Amino acid sequence: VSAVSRTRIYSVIARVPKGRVATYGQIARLAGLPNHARLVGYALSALDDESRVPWHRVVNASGRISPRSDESPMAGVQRFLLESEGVRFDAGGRIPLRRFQWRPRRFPSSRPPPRFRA
DNA sequence: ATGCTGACTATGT
DNA sequence: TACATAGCCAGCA
Repeated sequence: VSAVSRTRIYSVIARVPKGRVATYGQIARLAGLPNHARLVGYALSALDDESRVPWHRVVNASGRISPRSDESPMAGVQRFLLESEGVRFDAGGRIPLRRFQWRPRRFPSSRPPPRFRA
């Protein structure tokens, strides 16, 4: 992935608020890279441990934590981090996107409280 | 150039 | 809801 694309991808992910999640495809679109969902995952795998990009808030379109090809423990860490922020998983290990998916606002004036469970 | 791979998705059964 | 398929496209061999 080109350096410029990675930069755009990371800057979008950095906007995802705590307690919310975004999908790979969503990040790609917002970064101006439609149809490049896979690049988002590719860029994340290249992320260095020192960065402050909230990588754990990116999940796949079915609301699940995407399985790593290498069976690394990062997937488990991701779930832990999300639950720590209040993101709930259902019995099938999926996040109800209707409730937790990030809906970016055109006008950054007001902010979305991560509310759930009326 | 060609073919394969992958932290993906939309669609059909 | 769950698989299978077929698009997708930047890297790399």
